[in-house]
Amino acid sequence: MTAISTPLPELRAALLAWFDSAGRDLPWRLGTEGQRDPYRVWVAEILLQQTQVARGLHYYDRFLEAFPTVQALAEAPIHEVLKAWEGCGYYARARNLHRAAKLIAADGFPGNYDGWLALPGVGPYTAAAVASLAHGEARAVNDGNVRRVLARLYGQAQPTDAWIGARADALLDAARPGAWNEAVMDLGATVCTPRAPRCPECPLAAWCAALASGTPTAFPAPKVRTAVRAVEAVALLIGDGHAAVLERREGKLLGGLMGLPMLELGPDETLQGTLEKLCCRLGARSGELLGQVSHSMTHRQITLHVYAGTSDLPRQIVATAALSKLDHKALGLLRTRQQGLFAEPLMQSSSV
DNA sequence: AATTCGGGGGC
DNA sequence: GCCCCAGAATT
Repeated sequence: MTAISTPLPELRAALLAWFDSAGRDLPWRLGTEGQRDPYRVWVAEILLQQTQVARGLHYYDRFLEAFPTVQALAEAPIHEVLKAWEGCGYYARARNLHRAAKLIAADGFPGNYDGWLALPGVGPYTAAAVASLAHGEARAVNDGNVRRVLARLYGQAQPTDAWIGARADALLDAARPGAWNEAVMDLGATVCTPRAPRCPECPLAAWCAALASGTPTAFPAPKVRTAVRAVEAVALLIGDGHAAVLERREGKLLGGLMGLPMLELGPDETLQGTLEKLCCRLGARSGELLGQVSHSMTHRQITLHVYAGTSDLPRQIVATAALSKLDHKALGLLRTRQQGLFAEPLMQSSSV
């Protein structure tokens, strides 16, 4: 399919006029257009990766209060950075943000797209966003909003990343690159939404091939997603809601966070066998089953069997540790028991 | 080019 | 229950 004849100057003017009157007022949009504070823009862009704005707002204020400057962030211990990020997900973002802050504290802020791209945690999207918003560089962003807006504008159901990138580059208003990027993303977030787009309010409606087709939500086609794996694991709760034995998680999954000692069931392994392996590793003894919690994490559905345990291992204060939602659910199991909410406290899961 | 990495919003 | 979210790193 082809786009409806699009005179670029008119289309750009229409979207920018809409943005100037209807654009969102967001806390990282302080300062002069094209000359925003790089620290504030950078933190926001990392925080908003795969995270909706409404959710990011809460974390943004907390994070900037805890780390007002890049120097403060660079000097903070990693566990404090992760604590500020707790519950936000994709924790590699926080680890990379901290690593990059140390580089910036030593060498200063990058001044252009290539410089930003070289930092850990900064990819093509974030580099283009910061370069355009903080340095006024003419770089088009390519995120989920841009993808949807352009797929619809041009009636392309299966746009590749390169195809979107080329269209975004061609459309970019080089006179106001920062405003243009924000305008496309605002349009995607508030008007050209995935499920129920508000086409009558859209400043680009006259040029939109998807609207003309009669089924705008058919563009772009849904992405194929990898299957969700069902996973079973056991955990030991040694202590109470105030202080408990916690381990630092290594590896990619929840890496850097603290959590209850936990072990996933291998293929053909039993609950009891896995529990014994876990106790053996810790030098701990297992007690009664406190219950199960279920937790879904996009690509896996976890059922965690939580046992009380005893050992001489040192306990840590729960409230000051950065924990995943899964661990908070496991600890919540203990609270519901103490409050006597369940006569037979075996299940806490919402769905099972 | 595919997978992996959290957690929740909105329908 | 499904699709998505101001993506990046790894394989």
